[in-house]
Amino acid sequence: MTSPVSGSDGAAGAGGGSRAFERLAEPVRRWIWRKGWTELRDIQERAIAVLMDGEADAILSAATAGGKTEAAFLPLLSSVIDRPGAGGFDLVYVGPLRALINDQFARLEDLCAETGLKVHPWHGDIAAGVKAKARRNPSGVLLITPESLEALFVLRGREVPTLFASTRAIVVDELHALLDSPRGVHMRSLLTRVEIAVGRRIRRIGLSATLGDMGLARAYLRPEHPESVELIQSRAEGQELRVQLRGYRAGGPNRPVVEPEEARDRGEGTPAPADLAARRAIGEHLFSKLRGSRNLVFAGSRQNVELYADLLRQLCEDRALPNEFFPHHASLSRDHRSFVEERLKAGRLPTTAICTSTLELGIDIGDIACVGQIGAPWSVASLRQRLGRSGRRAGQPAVLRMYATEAALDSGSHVADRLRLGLARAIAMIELLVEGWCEPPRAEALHLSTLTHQVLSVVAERGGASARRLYATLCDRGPFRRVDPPLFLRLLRRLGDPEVALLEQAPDGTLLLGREGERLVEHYSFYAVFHTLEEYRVVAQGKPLGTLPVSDVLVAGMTIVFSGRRWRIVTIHDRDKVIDVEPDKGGRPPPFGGDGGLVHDEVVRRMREVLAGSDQPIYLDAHAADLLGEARREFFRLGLRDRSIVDVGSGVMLLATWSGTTGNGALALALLQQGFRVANFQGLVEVSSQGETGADLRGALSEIAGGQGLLLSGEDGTLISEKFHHYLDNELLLADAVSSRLDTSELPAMVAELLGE
DNA sequence: GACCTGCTGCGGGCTG
Repeated sequence: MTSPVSGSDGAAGAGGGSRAFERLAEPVRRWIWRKGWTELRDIQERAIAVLMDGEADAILSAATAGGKTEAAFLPLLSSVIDRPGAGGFDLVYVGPLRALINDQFARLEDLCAETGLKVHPWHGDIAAGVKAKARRNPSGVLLITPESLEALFVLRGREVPTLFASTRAIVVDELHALLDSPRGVHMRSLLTRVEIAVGRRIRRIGLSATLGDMGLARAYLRPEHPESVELIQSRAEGQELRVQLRGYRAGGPNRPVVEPEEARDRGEGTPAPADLAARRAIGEHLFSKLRGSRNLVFAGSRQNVELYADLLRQLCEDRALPNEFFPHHASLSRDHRSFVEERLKAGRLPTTAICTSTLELGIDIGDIACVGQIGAPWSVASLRQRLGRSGRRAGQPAVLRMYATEAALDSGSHVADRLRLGLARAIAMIELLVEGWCEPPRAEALHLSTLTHQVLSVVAERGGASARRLYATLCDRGPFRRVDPPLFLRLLRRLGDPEVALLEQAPDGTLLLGREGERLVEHYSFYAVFHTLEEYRVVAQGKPLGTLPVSDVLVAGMTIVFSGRRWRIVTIHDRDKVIDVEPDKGGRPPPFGGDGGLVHDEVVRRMREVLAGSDQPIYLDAHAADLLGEARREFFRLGLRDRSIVDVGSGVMLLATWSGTTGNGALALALLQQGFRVANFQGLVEVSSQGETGADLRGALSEIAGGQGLLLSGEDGTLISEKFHHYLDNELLLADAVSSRLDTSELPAMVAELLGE
């Protein structure tokens, strides 16, 4: 048979194409031929060269649907066909989504039909009988989620060495989405535990989108030898990017008539008419530009998804057109979500999904004409991932339409509104995106919640384990490398405390599951390491206001925005999950309050540059340009070009740190400890003295600059944000928070700079 | 001013 990739038309591209193809096993080549592929992609060519030789770990990095899966499996399957294994799964694929596993199953089954190898999908939706069959007769390719692999360790720990006895590679999909998250650390711990169970190293292949710092990704894949991880990045040409950023003034020049029905329905928690006007204008623009093609619009929250989907559907109906705009988020039924996904994938009908991050990752949904983004997202990495869904066909530009809404101003407007921080962030992110920057993976945290989970899991797997063995498995060889022996011992003592009862110790020192530990491990909810958000009830003077998910550090004294109003937290009752608040005086509720995602230092630093600068970005429409002009005049008026501490009147001071969320949050907490009232914005901390005796702000800042800033006791707030945190004591919780969510290390230097020292 | 992800074993009732 003639190789389809070595034809005389030169389709094989630059050098070696046919050589790579010829190296693949015969059934694999036949499959490629049958598929009618005219060439292998660049990343596939190079992956074949690397993966057919040697045993090196590798990261294959390319945009979504860049052919990464085939790049990994064509050579890996070839090597299994050439040298069959002696029993057990030959190859393992770990994927973070069930939908992804179903998708890969269909593709690999087709490929493996030619080869005689079996493919076993394994996740929560797969029938128990199918899994039992795979367990009794393991071979070929296993496709599994991290949670199902965890369940395998807990329930069938003794079968693990047999099941993976001849596994020659583990492929980890969507590596960029896991990294230093609890789930990523969990997955890495499982990889090590498989290796320990079979008593040898197993090759690791990571599939990833392009990251800001691929070096860190290598360290995540193989912490003990990052330098040995081969990096295979797609050389595909950077595609053309077309961007427009449109500005909207809530209640400004675009103000339409408020519809009577919407006005009637307006109550607590729904937007004010001014926001409604801007939303309607954005909706009409989306309608005019997106109708008739395939698009994704990221709306930022489930509520916004519903609002915009409803608006766009209405616009279709008004014009007697069939609807082509559909909402997509996690609270919608699976049926509805698959309907939208299938319709996008099939591509026969024009379709726009208005979505949350549900459609950021996952299965291939085909060629997208345009990506809409309402408001700036939290990270440039996420923006890049979303944009990766657009314009993938050769020669097609990627199109990004961003929409920023800013408040209408009056004499009482808050300085955060006047500085147009949302617009500034959108501009900062677009510029960083164009420059090719994106957030590096965050420095490794302690992950004490996930470590607690893995301690219980290893004890369950082996029916008991010594402290030494646990440390060797999880911290020496596993991913919890920042945990030193004294800290690990402190954690074990806490877990073994009779009141906690996760562990108990046999007379010979072996650690066994305690009463509570058994209860946890026996329930299926144990297998997932990530937290499903708990809601705290918010109560104002005995009257319930609603519920609030607590996902970040909340502390008594902080100002939050809730139910459209501004409150100060009086006390937090962790056990009863109640937050007592009282109304907070002064100003209007700021648009940026409370908690949210982590915005990186570099993004906030760039926001300052945008506000301090004078260039007019060409991708702004007239309204956005106007808004930017206003923001720059305000920046200048406040003297923020030269000053970092500004008196804005009424005893309120503005500290311009221009630091990201973790640094800004640490300063806010430190000042709170010194008796100030604090509100936290992007790059800014607003401070006022409370009580009659006005505390000395500069004096307090000098103390913080001297390193005496944080005396966190944990008594006055909640540091509980992850699934197993509530078993830990304050000391452990603080260590964990400081390692991940509160950047205290930079605090003295940051404050010294504020003071101009 | 977020968003997202995952899950076993067993018994009872029903169908073919």
